[in-house]
Amino acid sequence: MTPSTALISAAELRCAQRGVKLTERRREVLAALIESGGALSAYDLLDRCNKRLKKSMPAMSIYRILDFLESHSLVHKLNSKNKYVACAHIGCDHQHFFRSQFLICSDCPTVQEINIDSDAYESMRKSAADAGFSLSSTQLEFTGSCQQCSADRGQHV
Amino acid sequence: MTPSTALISAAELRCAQRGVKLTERRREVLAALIESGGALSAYDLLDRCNKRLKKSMPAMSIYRILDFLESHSLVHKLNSKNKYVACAHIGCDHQHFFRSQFLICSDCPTVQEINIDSDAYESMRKSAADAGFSLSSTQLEFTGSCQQCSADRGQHV
DNA sequence: TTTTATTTTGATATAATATATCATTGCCGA
DNA sequence: TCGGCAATGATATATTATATCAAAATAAAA
Repeated sequence: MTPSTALISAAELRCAQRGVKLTERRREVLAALIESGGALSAYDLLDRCNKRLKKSMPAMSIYRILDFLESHSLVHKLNSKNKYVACAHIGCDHQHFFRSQFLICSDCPTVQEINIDSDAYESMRKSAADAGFSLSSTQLEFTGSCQQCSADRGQHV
Repeated sequence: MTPSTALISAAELRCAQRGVKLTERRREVLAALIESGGALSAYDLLDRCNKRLKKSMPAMSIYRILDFLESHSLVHKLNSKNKYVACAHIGCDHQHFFRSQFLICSDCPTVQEINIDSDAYESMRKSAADAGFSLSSTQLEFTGSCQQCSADRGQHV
């Protein structure tokens, strides 16, 4: 039993609730991404899947499957890196209620997904509204330095 | 005198202050981007430049020049669209003091750059810090619907 | 159960975005 | 004017992503 099994079950459930299918291919891709523990490019993910499996799949499939997984909030795309991460809330039942704030380390592959402070979001929504915009996006990306890398850098100074 | 002249002068000044050169090519690229009035892909921008000019330049140059312009905050890259926009504050003297929040319309080419509310930024910085991250990025991208498109959509309902 | 749709996947081609590398040009100071 | 450095040109190629049509699998209808 791989570490991703419980999450895959949760994903399965979520799909069932939404009336869509988590097919074998989709499950494989999601599992590979979860088990990688971080953000991967589409082609990296493809390689990993094709190594784990007997029957390899074409690049097109990864993109289709990532689209599917994204549309059901099982995966998120990090636009600033053109990489994909498993949603940190697959196992949660709270309906992905909060908006995501991704903390992307510029010095290592670490990516953390936290919830946006709702007051902060509200005030950004409001400034957008003042400019005539109604927001639909739910995802913010920040780059910076993770704890480990900050510490490392501190030592070298 | 094109509409971009004043902004180009400001950019010139900024570069001089920083001890770097706004060469002719760089000026041409920046002017073309400003005059487009919106966000362009690197290759779109290349085409526009090459049409305006006698001597055309290779794709590589655009990327190099965009890197330069970005590094001096004259241009920003919209990661969620892989497009580039002229900074809205080229003409300002306030040192690009605030952090940018880009409002990107998903239905038309409109992009607006506003300042992030500093309290909102501070609270996001704080939640990042709680997770061990120190932020370095200064740019947020939101997608949504601009005033015009919201209105248009309202009518069709 | 056979047939008919519909969804998913495969296969292939190609577009769009971006970087690597080496050669050439032009500029500026010694 | 020469030597060095920064900028650009030229070319190749890597990376990311989409378009399209065919085949297979799954579900729905008859």
